[in-house]
Amino acid sequence: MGNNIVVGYEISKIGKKIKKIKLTKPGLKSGLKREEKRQLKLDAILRHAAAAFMEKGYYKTSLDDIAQLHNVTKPTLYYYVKNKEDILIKCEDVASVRINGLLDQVTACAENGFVQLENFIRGYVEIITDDIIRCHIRHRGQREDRAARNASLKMHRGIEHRVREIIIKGMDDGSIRDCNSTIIAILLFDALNGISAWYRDEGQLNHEELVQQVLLLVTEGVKNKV
Amino acid sequence: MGNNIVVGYEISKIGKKIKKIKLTKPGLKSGLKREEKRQLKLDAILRHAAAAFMEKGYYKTSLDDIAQLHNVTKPTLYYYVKNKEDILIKCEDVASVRINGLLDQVTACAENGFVQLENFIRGYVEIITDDIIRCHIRHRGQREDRAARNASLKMHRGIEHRVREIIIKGMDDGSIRDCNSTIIAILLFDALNGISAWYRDEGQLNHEELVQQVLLLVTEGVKNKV
DNA sequence: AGTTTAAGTTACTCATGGGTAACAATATAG
DNA sequence: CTATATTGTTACCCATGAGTAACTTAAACT
Repeated sequence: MGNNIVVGYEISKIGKKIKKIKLTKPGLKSGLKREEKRQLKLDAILRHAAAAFMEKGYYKTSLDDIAQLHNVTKPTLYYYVKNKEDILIKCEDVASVRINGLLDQVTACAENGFVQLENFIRGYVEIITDDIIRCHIRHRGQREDRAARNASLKMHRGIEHRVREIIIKGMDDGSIRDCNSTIIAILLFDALNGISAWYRDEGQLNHEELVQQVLLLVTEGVKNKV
Repeated sequence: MGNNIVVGYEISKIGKKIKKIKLTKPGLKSGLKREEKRQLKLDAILRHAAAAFMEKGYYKTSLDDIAQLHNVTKPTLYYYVKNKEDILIKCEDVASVRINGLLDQVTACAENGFVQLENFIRGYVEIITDDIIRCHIRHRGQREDRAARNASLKMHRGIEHRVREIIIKGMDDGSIRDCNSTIIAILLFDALNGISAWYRDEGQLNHEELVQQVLLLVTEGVKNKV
């Protein structure tokens, strides 16, 4: 530990030209603060943008709108973000980390498949309260750029795949009935993602009741077993 | 039957000014053909537009794109449609009629609530194969115009309400277990509407299997009852 | 201190695309 | 066969909004 001097490269602001910059010792508080502040601001911008996108939609929200929410002018945004679409991409990154984190946590527990699935659902409903995640869910698939679109698709597939694995595990250990894991995983995500479009934490609907209803639906269905 | 002469009014082309037009006896083939042709063309335009919206999204699809799909020029569209948003509204009208029609059919049968719900699901999955309906599902809520947005919301609420009624009926007659009908109805719609985003009739996934999996999920859930 | 980098501003460009005006062709009715 | 609606076209206008260039202010390291 101590005073390790890291010298590296950083991709500069607007992309295009890549500028070589000697990074000074990040051990010093002031140095860290700089990067920290930048991260905080980026995060705030994402939050504002995500909120605006959720309220008015991506295309009806201008960069000026977002800038104003953040009390800066449009060009400033370009210091933190490559372009408008990049906002969605960055939101997706955040979402990817959080959802995969949840999956890590869930699959790490030595429970049977069904319980893991329950735990995932519980955690997911928690997560999709966050504006950035909601924004990602709503706008995934709108990527203009081919590469970005493919990356998005891939990451989405990955998550879906992990949930499918949980379901398969459940069928193996006997905790989940025989079913088409692909379809069930998709249906589950459709329902859960749908929640993110209408559920408000501040609303009158209690969070715990929502989770209960979802879990009951998934476990038992709605048919009355006399 | 016979030669009943209907004289009425028609809302003219571009809205704005409402022009009174005496309709000539529609018994004559030529008279009918005119209106018929117009309707057919409007329908074709909606179809083309809906398909394009589904593929590229509403905002990335220009009116020129739609016009081209129909082998006409942009201004011609304005003869059939008030403006871009009006396309969505007209799609919604089509969707409303079809979905409510399905509900009429389903609720007319003297079955218990659960069976009615099953029948609705079966019919709904059928319906959401249609591009116009898919377009409506995906773009409902994007209305720019306040009045249009409210109308859209109202119609959507209406449909959701009818499904809730079915669920309540099922709880009354004992065919559906006790649950929060509001939440369950919404979750059901989220899952079903989600299907419209990815399911292709031409795809490898068999329609009947999809319906089976959905119905099983709704009836039994996924937990294995040993 | 004084120089460098970060952070932000004002003032533009420029493509896109919705919508319209005015004109042209085609069909229908009388 | 001519007058009148009905369809359609070409050629525009113009608002909007993404993205950039060039310049200014604030912060930080030596």
